[in-house]
This record gives sequence, structure tokens and C-alpha cells, in this order.
Amino acid sequence: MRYWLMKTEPDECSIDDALAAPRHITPWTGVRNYQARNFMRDQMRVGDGVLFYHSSCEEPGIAGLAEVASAAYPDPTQFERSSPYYDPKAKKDDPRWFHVDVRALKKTRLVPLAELRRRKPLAKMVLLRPGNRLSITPVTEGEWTYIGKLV
DNA sequence: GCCAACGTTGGC
DNA sequence: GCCAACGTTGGC
Repeated sequence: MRYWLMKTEPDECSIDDALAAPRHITPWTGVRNYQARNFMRDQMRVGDGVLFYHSSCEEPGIAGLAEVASAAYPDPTQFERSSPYYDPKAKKDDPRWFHVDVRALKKTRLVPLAELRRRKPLAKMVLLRPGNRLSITPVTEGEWTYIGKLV
């Protein structure tokens, strides 16, 4: 069992949106970064823990808890010409982008980025590394447990 | 809206 | 395979 932090823009899909979806499931489409794709495709397993993170918004931070709900499968938006995530180089028989389904479990209090930075036990979180922009980052078991008590 | 940091692209 | 130019991310 592994743990992850997944960023989403609440304007696009907030924790409330994810909880309102059928069976609380959101297909995590639109990831167009190879490292993030590889995490989903190669390392995620059904049941892995997910910190649901709001980014690019008024108050960035952890907003909820979720879990990985499927194995990785090809992202259909890469083939949709009208989609902002359309990738002309992706081929049907050789998809470039993969994603998993995420099941939202609960909304938590918003734990702001500034608070995460302040918490000594979280000092080594990948999310907090200077210059980090990855939309999916691994979380250690220690960090997961600590954050579980915070929220 | 700014801008620093980073990833990707493509010419050579 | 290098690297400059460009586009994107995301906090502020």
C-alpha cells in the first residue's frame, strides 16, 4: 500500500465535486506530465491512499482524503480533438497518456500549504521541495499518518 | 497578473 | 545529443 498527493484545481474539480460524482469516482484525466503519468501507470494500486489537494486557488492545501479506485488505463481525452488535453501525437494503438480513477472518501478541514510548511515532521514532503511542480507526488507512510491526525 | 522554476520541443 | 526557445505550473 502506497500513499500519494494529487493536485487538482478546485475550479475544475474540487473535493465537493468529487464527492458529488456517481460512486464518488473521478477519472483523473488530463495529466500531461511523464513523471506523474508513470506514478499512475506503474506504481499505483487499487486502495492506495490519496491526499486530495487544491492548487492554483485562493487557499491552496489539502482538502480531503481519497483512494485509488482503478488500475491505470488510457486517457480518452488525448484522442478528443475538441479537448484541451488533445494530443495529436497520441495513437489509438499506442496511447501516450494513462490515468486512474480516484474515489473521494471525505472532505477534511483545509490544511493550508503554509501550515504544511510549518510542520516539522512534513519538512521532507516531495510536495514542499523547492521548485516542485509535479501534480502527483508520493507521500511516505509517516507523512500520511501524521497528516491523518492533522485533518 | 507576475514571474521563477521547470519540462518539452526541435533545429542543428 | 546539445541547448536555446518556448510553454506551463502554481504560489504569491
